[in-house]
Amino acid sequence: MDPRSVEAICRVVLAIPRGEVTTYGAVARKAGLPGRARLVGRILKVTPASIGLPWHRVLGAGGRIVFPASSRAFAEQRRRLRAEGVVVTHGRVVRDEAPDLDELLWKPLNSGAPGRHGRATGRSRSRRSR
DNA sequence: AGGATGACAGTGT
DNA sequence: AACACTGCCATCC
Repeated sequence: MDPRSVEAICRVVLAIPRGEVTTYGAVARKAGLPGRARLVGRILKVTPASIGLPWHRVLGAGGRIVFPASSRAFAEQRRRLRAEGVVVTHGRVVRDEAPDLDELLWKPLNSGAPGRHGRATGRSRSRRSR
């Protein structure tokens, strides 16, 4: 396996801030290896824990924990994430911010009254904690 | 050598 | 939302 890829991927994973998460695909892209999500998973698997990679901050597409819900790894990842304040529900990480397009486009303009314009998605307050 | 298997993802139905 | 299919490619039989 190309050690350059390994290094690139490890660096990206190391750079994930505490309390934040990303996905295999995103890591691959940032490492300059688009389409190599599988490789990311492989690296995380074979890399010794002693290296101290924050592997738990890497999720499957859609913020899903990829391990079987009954597995040890699943429980461990969920535990670590919650320990960092990440909200996990039904094996997924709750998307904290849904920065939709119009919000991104408008925010800089009306800096006086940010957000707050009838965007009631309703989903925000329902915190089913399982 | 060739098929199966993954810590995955994107698209189509 | 759930499945099927395809792309990806390093490893392991």
